[in-house]
Formats: sequence, C-alpha cells, structure tokens
Amino acid sequence: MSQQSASRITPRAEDYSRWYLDVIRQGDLAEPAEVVKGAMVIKPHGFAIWEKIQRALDDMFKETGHQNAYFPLLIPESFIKKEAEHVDGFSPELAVVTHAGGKELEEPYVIRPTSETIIGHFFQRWIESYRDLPLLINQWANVMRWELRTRMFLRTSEFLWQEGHTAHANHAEAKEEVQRMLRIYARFAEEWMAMPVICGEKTASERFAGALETYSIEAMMQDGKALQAGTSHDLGQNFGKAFDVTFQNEKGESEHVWQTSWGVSTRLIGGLIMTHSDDNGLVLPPKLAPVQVAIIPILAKNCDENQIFSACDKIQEELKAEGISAVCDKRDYKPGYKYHEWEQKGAPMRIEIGPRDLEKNQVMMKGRLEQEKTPLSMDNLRGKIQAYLDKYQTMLFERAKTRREESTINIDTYDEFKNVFAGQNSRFVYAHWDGSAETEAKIKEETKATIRCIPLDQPEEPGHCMISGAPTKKRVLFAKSY
RNA sequence: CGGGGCGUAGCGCAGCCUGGUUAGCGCACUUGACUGGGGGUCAAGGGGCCGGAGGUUCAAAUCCUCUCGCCCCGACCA
Repeated sequence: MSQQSASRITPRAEDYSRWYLDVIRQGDLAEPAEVVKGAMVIKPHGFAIWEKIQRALDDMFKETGHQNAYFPLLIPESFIKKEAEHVDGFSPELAVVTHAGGKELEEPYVIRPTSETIIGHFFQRWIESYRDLPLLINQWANVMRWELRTRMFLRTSEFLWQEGHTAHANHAEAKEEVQRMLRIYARFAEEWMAMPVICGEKTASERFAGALETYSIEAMMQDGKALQAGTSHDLGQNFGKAFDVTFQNEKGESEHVWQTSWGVSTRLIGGLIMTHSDDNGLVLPPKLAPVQVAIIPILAKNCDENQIFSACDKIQEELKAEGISAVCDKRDYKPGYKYHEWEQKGAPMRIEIGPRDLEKNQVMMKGRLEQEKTPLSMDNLRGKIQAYLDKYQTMLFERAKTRREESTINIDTYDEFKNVFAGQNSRFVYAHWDGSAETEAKIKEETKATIRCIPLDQPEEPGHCMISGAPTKKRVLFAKSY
C-alpha cells in the first residue's frame, strides 16, 4: 500500500523511541508541556482513553466494595518522614511547597508523590473498632514525582492515577485484598486493554518503599522490554504503626491495622500504545477506543450531498443506540486524508458511504489492520459491526499474547542469558535465581536486565541458580524494563 | 545528575563554521475556483521580536557567557 510513503511516523525498526513519540503526536494523544519540566498535556483524544480506563476500573473497584474519596494534594513534610523506608524511597523525588499566601510556611508541604501518609493520618481518626474494618478507599488523583528522566505517559513528573488504600483487622484479610486487586488489574489489562500480563511478586529491591511485599502485573512491549503496569502492596502494619492507626478487637485489645495500597496510572496508556500500535499509528482495542467507528461520507461532483450525509447520520444514530461510539466525519477534507487521520488515531474500523453504496444499499468497511475494504450490506449493519469489534478485541489480545510467547524463553546458563540481553535487546526470560540480592544486583549490573517478578502462576520447577548454582524451586522472570 | 544531540512560522527543517540591508524551504493554515472511493490541483494570501537573559561588535539567528526546555544513552522510578 501507499501508506508507508505517506506516513509521518518513524518505523519501529528504525527508531523505536521516536516511533513511540510519533504515534502519540500523530494520534493526537498528548504533547510535552515544555513550560513545566517533565510534564505533559493530555489532549482530548488521549484523555478520552483515560476516561474509559477510569470508568471500567472504577466499576470493578465498586463491585468489590471500595468507595471513592479525596485527600489533600499537599502533605505536611513531617508525615512523609514518619515511615523510615518511605522517606528514603521518596525523598529524592519530592517537590516541596515552602511559601504560601506571601509568607514562608512554618512547615513545608510536599506535593503528594503517593498518599499513604496523609491517608494513614485520617485512617487513624476514622478507625476505632474492628467494626470499622475493613475500610476500603480509593482515590482518583494526580501525583508528582520529580523524576530525572521523563517519557510521555511512561514517566512524567505529574501523572494521573488511582490509589487504593485499605485497612484490615488481620494480615490474612489484607493479603487477600492485595491478591484481589492484583487480579482485578490483570483482568482489566487482558479484557479491556487486550494486553496480556504476568502476575508476580517483586523482589526486595523492587519493593514499594515501606511495603512488606509488592506484587505487580508485567506486560511485554513490542521491543521485548517489560512494563510494570500496576502494583498492589501489602503494607503490613508499617504505616499503621507510623500513624498509630489502631482498633479494638473483639477481646477489647488494641491492635494496629493491616494496610494495603494499589495503583495504576496514565502509564497504562503508554502500555496500550506499545502493545498494539504499528508503523501507521495507534491501534486501540475497541473497548477503550474513544471512536470505534469512523464514518466517512464520500461526495462526488453530481451527487446529492444531503442524501449521503443523512445516510451517514442514520448509521451513526443506529450505532449509538447499540452503544457503539461512531463519528461522522463531515469535514471538508479529501477522503484519503480522513482515512489516514482515523488510522493514526486508532479507530478500530471505518465505514465509507458514497453514491455507489447508496445505490447498492451497502457501505464499504475497512478494519484498522486490514489491507482491503469489504462491502457490507446495510441489513443488520449494527450486528455486523458489533461482531467485528468483538472479534477485533479478541484478535488484538491473541496477537499480543502470541508475540509475547514468541519472545519468551527459558534459559539455564549465564552465558546464554548475557547473549539474549546484549546491546539494547530484551525478551522475557525465565531463569533460576538463588534468591540473593547479590546475584540480582550482579545480573542487573552486567546485563541491565532485572527480575520483573517472581511469577505467581509459574509451575514449580526445581533447578539451579544460573550464577551461584544453588538449588532453586522455580524460575523467575527477567527482562529489561521501562 | 553524567555523556551525547537539539531549540529558527502550527509541524519538520535549511541558514550559523566564515557576523552584513527584506531570514528561507516543505508541509500545514486562510480565501476562491475546480475537485472528491487512499494524504488533490491551480491561483492569491497570512503567519517569525531565530527558546530566554546578558555580553562582544558600527552590525548578532550566526561569536562568547549564563539560563530554560526537549530528545537519546546511563543511574532512579508507576
């Protein structure tokens, strides 16, 4: 096709990083804010994706008994310092407000990098009895982490996310919550984003600052690197003790609560882009595509413009009634221009309606990933379109999963391991690791590959650490990561 | 923060080394006509304090200093 020559997107094979930025620009998702370091402006088409993500996740959170609330953006600096590991983890990347109302503040505020501390403070006031537990709260918010190096959606100084914070009467219940939310993230990633993920436990060095255990979902991007797409933390009683969040149990004894926190961010959009998109631009799963069907009227010299427009409008209405989001693109551009634009914006399908179609009682349809157009009779058009979208959603997931499987390998020797990660290369590698921080650090140092997680669903397979030779029970997942 | 690259019209770039009157090109934009099934054609237009601040000079997009931002590679991280 002639698409390649007309494309304004750097091919993946030529420069993957540039491709990623080109897709975002051509897809009209976002742009660097420039006037605010490391920040981005999420444009309407990008924000529409986020809104769809929010809606789906929010429903899942509510179905599992969580309630939304909102806590202050500014956190007293002393709060951050109450949990020792938490301070160490976040101090380097805090933005601090020292002045307000024209005066220097007695105590500076930090702009929240995450809200465990301020929420801990309020949990302390809200929780008195075991009858107040579990307390299941979620917050949709913006947070700020002053990162050294930023990339749109994947790592920006300010980003949007949701953070769940829960308090429980015992550790078992908290652990259950941690797993429940991890699995919800995995389900969302696979069913909505069509992005297959590996659920696993983080090693100590990758753990959230202040957590007993961190679990994550890890997705593979098209360049073989891993993206940590969501995390769920078992905070134990660490924050409970730091903020003195206690309750009286049935026996009248005072205990510290057991807490969890879990979050996903606008980074998911970066994952969406790098999972499905191609050299022609965005490819979006129908469930998250702001526009599922782009309707393009085709006008000719002697045709009745109104007749064509009204036929397009009618189809749009029908689709809308079916819950399918369609736009009728009546702008005064040539059809070819619109084709490219909607392809770059990731619309899963487009239909064209011109004079010849009206005569034949049909439309021309083309899926985002297809080369050829196919005629579709107007009879039960909605049904056919819905069926196509459903199939497309499944196909994207299968395609991504196949790609991941093809780039996944078991490795038993360190020489082979180093070879796989040579240069900028990355894949998903399952290998045996002896569980020591030293081995983990050595591998990272020498290959840039890290342990993404200790997979939960990986079968036991006794073996020997590829470095130390020590006996192990199962393989862990290695990859370079974003 | 270390190494590298780059800021000139909305986007992509040339000009800078070797200073010189009105700062160019492609795409995009505006108006009109012809067009319209894969990024149309022709014609006429609009848009720049050359990222910012200082300095050198008769003269700065160009040379010097500082600064801000972006991109790439590291270290840190959702």
